[in-house]
Amino acid sequence: MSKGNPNLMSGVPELVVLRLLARQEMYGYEIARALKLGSRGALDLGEGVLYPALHALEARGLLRARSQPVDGRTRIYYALTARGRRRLERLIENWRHVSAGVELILGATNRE
Amino acid sequence: MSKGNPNLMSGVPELVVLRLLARQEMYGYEIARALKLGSRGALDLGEGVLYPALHALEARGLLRARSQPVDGRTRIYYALTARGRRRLERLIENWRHVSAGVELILGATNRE
DNA sequence: TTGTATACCTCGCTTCACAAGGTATAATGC
DNA sequence: GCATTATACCTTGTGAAGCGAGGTATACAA
Repeated sequence: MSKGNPNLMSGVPELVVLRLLARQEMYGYEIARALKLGSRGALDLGEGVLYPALHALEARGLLRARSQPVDGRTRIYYALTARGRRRLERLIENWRHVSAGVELILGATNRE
Repeated sequence: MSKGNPNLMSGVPELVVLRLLARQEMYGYEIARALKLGSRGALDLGEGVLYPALHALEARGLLRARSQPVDGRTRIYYALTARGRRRLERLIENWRHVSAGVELILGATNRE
């Protein structure tokens, strides 16, 4: 009920998508490729994750969409809004916090 | 459908719980505290996450449970099985892989 | 006797992430 | 001319997480 409590680690797709779009405007298909390449294959968002995520992000006012036909196909370019930029900062903070926590537990006082 | 395809980043609770239990046998309540302290507050699993997770892990044969009354209260101690140990290794690998991927995207070629 | 710490538990909700499938065009290969 | 691959978008259905809220019970302190 609008408690907005994010899922500890969830939201990685959102985080990385926003991060890419903070660099430059991109369209969906391009984002998918950039994500896979840029993460050396570690992050491979299927379209069933990516497109719904983009729509949700736009509906929440974190992205602005701009439709543009190219070579007969339609591309939808997305760009960060100011709110999106703030959201990204918070997500990055949260990522650092949690992943540092995980590293602490993983590294904890033993060796095998 | 038993595709067993894990959720990219999900399974952090499972990862850290198994990691703690790789060090030593612990009971639920203790795990919750150790997790919070050991991660400097970053990881704070509610009991609604922790206990069901422990039961699931036990049902999957990754943990062995041992019930022991202490001071009139009942503690249930959990320990890693061999399968649990193997599972932990895989989860750690996966964590390293994905979190490195996220870092690549976060760090990517720009500055603002 | 009221509260706090210990110690376990379950139910129900929501949000995710995902696979699978669908539409359509352009370019490439045979 | 025909099939396949790449580009580019989309939705539906499912399952599993993770989480809050709430519930039981004992011990100890105020």
